[in-house]
Amino acid sequence: MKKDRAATEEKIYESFLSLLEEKGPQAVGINAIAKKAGVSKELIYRYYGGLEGLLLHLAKKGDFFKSMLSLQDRAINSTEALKDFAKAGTQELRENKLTQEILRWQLLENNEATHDLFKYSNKEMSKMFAISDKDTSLNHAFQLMIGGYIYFTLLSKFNKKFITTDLSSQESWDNFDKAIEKTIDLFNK
Amino acid sequence: MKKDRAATEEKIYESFLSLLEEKGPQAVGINAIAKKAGVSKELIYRYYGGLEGLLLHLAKKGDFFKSMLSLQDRAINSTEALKDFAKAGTQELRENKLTQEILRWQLLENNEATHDLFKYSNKEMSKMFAISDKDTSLNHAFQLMIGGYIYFTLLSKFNKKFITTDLSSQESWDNFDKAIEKTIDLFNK
DNA sequence: TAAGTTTGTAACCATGTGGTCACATATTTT
DNA sequence: AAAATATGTGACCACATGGTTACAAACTTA
Repeated sequence: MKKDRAATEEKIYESFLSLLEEKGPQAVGINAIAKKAGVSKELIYRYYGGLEGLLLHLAKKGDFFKSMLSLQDRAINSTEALKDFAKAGTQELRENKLTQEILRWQLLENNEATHDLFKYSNKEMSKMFAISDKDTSLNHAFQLMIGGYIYFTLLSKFNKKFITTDLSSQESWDNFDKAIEKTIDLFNK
Repeated sequence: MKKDRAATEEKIYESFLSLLEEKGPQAVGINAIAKKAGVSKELIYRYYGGLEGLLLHLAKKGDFFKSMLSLQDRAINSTEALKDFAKAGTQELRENKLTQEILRWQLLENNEATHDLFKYSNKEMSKMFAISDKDTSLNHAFQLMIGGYIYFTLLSKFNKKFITTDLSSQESWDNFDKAIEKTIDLFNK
C-alpha cells in the first residue's frame, strides 16, 4: 500500500469542501468526510484535529470569498460604481455554492467549532462593504436588499417560489437587480 | 395511574411547539419531544402518526401566522397604509419566534414531512402580500427588503453583527424600518 | 540489516436516533 | 362481574454518530 500524507490531507480537505458545497452544513460530519475521502477517520483527528480543525483550516485559507474579494479592489465613489458593485456581488453570490453554504451555516448555529470560520467570513464581508459605512438611510436600504438577496438565494435551494416570485427563473433575479439599481438611483437624486 | 388521551395529545403538541420555538428545527425529534412531554414516544406515533403528522397538525392549525394575519385585513390602498403594513409586519416577525423557526426551517430542507407545512406557510405569506402583485420595481424592492428583514432576524439569533450593523440594538431595527419607509416614499414620488 | 517512526486501518466504545414490540393497567362495554 | 378496548410504559431493534484504541504495514533513520 502506498503512503502519502500530503495527498491524504488533500483528499480529506477536498471531501469536506465538496460535502459542504453539495449537501450543506448538516451533512458535514466526521464519518461522512472519512467515507467520502475513502480514508480512516482517525486521520482526520490526527492531521486536522477533527472537524473543528478542518473549519479552522478553511477559515485560514479563506477560499469561500476569493472570487468575491476581487470585486473589492474597485473604488466605489460614484453611483454607477456602487451599482456595478452590487450587480457583480449578487451574481457572484448566486454562483458561489460554498459561500452560500457558509452563510446558511450562520443561520443554524454558532459554537466553538464554527466561531473562527464565521468570524473570518464576516471580516471579509465587512471589507467588501467598507464603502458604505456612513449611517445613511441608503446604507440601511442597501443592506436590507443585500440581505434579501442572500435570503432568496439560500431559499431557492429548496423552494421554487417566494410569494408570487419564481426563484428558479432568471427573470426574477434580473428584476431584483433592477430594483436595487433603481433604489440606488432614487436615493441619489 | 390516570389516563387522559386529550391531555396527552395536548402535552405532546405543546412540547413539540416549544421545542421548535426554543431550540429550532434541528432539535425537533421524536425522542426529544417524548422526553419533554414526559410520555412514551409510542404515543406520538399512535396519536399523530409521528413527526410528519405533527407537522401536518401544525400546518392545519396554522398557529404560526395567526397574529400576522390580523394585519392582512387592512386595505393597503395608500402609501401610508403600505408603510403601516410594513412596520407592523416587521415588528410581528421579530416577536414571533415560532414563525421565525419555520422560516429558518425552509432554509434547511424540504422533504415529504415538511412539505405540507411549508406549503401552508407560504400560502399564508402570499395572502399577506397579495396587495403588491403588480410587477413593478417597487414590488421587487419591497420583497428584497422584507427578505432582508427576515434574513437579519434569523441571523440575529446567533450573530450580534452583520458587517457594521449591531443586530442586538433596537436602533438598528428602527433604522431598517426607516429605510423601508423612505424607499416606499421615493418610489411613489 | 535492524530499530524506530510515520502512516494507515479496522475494530471497538458510548451515546443518540427513529421505530416497533410485548406487555401492563385503566376505562368502557357487554 | 367478565370481556373487550383504549391508554400508557419500558425494553428492544438496527443503525448512525463522534471519538479512541490496538495493531499492521510502509517508510526512515541508524
